[in-house]
Amino acid sequence: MPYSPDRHGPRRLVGPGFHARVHAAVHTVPAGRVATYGTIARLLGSVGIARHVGRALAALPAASDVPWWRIVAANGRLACVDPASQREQIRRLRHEGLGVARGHVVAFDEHEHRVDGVP
DNA sequence: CGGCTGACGACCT
DNA sequence: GAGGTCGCCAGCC
Repeated sequence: MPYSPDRHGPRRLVGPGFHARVHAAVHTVPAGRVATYGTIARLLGSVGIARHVGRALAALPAASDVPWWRIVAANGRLACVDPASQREQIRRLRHEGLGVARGHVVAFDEHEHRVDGVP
């Protein structure tokens, strides 16, 4: 389903086209699971844009309903650079039943949200 | 309009 | 395991 500002959040969030696609893709990650930047990037066409996924999430307003905390690096590490955001991410992940230890999601491979149909 | 910037990923010492 | 390098490409000066 394409991104819908009415369903997914304030219009303010949907400025740049690419960011909107990132936000929409992040919305497809179910609660209690985590996806990697590379997975989101592949959903949008190329793993090469993984860095842009991070930038799009970094530019996300705090009031956003985008579940940015479910996005981690390819090895399960929490890639947040902002300490406050990372603490928030850990808190939210634990709230969804996920374990976080030493900056990594516990049993990451068992909780990773993989996407079918992507080589 | 050209160059720089990365909440990354894969690969190599 | 811990570092470093290179590629990726939409935004933003």
